Amino acid sequence: MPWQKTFDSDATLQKAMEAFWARGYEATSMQDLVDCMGIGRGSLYATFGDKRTLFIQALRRYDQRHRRDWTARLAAEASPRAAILAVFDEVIQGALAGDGRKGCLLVNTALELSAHDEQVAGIVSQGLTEMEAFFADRLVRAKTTGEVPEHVIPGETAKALLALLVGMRVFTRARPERALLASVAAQAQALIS
Amino acid sequence: MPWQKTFDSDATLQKAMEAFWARGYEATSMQDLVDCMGIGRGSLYATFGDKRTLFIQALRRYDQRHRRDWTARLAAEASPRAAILAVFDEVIQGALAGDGRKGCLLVNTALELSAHDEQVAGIVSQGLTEMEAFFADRLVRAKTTGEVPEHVIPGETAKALLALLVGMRVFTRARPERALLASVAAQAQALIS
DNA sequence: CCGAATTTGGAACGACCGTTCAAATGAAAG
DNA sequence: CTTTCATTTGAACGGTCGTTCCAAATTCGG
Repeated sequence: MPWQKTFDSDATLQKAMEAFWARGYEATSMQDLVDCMGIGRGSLYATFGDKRTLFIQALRRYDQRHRRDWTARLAAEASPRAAILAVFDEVIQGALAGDGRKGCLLVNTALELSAHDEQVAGIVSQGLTEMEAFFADRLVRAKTTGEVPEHVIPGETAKALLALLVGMRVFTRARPERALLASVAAQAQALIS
Repeated sequence: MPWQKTFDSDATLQKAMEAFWARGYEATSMQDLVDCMGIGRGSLYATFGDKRTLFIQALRRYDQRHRRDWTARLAAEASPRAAILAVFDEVIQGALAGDGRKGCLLVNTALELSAHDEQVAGIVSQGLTEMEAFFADRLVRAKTTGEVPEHVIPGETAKALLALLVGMRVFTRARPERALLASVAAQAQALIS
């Protein structure tokens, strides 16, 4: 029998994801990826396929770790209303942290590739849609407990919250100012009060 | 004396702007630009400098035509409150039109280049800041005429409106659905009512 | 140990990247 | 009509792109 892979393909994909996250798809070269992933070109192609395939895997990984897992944790930890507010608080904290300028890979990708790559557009669109569904679901539950006033229409408010969140993600890259981000978060809170 | 330029450098820059707008900076090659601008490579470099310099001129042109001129027209045509609502209405109309999937070059650029190019970041940041100032200024005037309720804080609400607008610009590329965009616009209206 | 099987790192490929440059072009001054 | 010279054109440059391929390396069943 031959041997097993010597590198941890999961950790390696993580490195690729971080590179795409920081620099975008087009601006990240295969040489950049070879350097930062720490494996040879041959291993890279054998394990992950070509650049686009690798990117899609990295994007899926991001979606899992930084969207599904994240919202699942918030939903488990906090009350419906608090989970929504925590989304905005944690985005602010991340944006003002040292490595926060990267924003959100899903949003970055929405603008760079969605118009020209159907498969990528599908992943991005579904991620955004499920984020909207998270907001809507939390709002429905919060209304039953009285945490959110009756006049709030979950479907409508969820869309507005998503727009505010996406806007904050753009500001994180273009104008990472605490006052700006905090004001947006405050308006999100006002929207559900 | 030698001759004058034979091509209209203004119309040519417009073509370059459209190419960058549709495909982004990295994905648009000099060959693409030569093809769509309709001039030779030498003329291109002699007139506009290198790729980055050309992009900055295209970005400045976009900022002038699709942000300054646009908001100036709205401010002249409509009442303060109506001008704000018109911003959102016109973005929706543009997003659902045939060539609407391009979104906004300033927002696209914010994510692609702001983190890695200071000069570009400055143009983007100033454009967003002046858009926020437009909202804030309209809100101040609208409050004096009673078009907008007293409890609205112009500085805070302007930031939220900007976030909603930027969010819509992202949706235009990733999820160009009338219902989604209309809901966001409706929440913008609710924010100033 | 050995040989089979598979990964590995790096050399090599053609294509395209952004950029430069020199020769051809043609309107205007004399 | 000749001279002049900036504009124009497209060929050409070195470098880097994404990708392929192969010889060397390595581990595990025999």
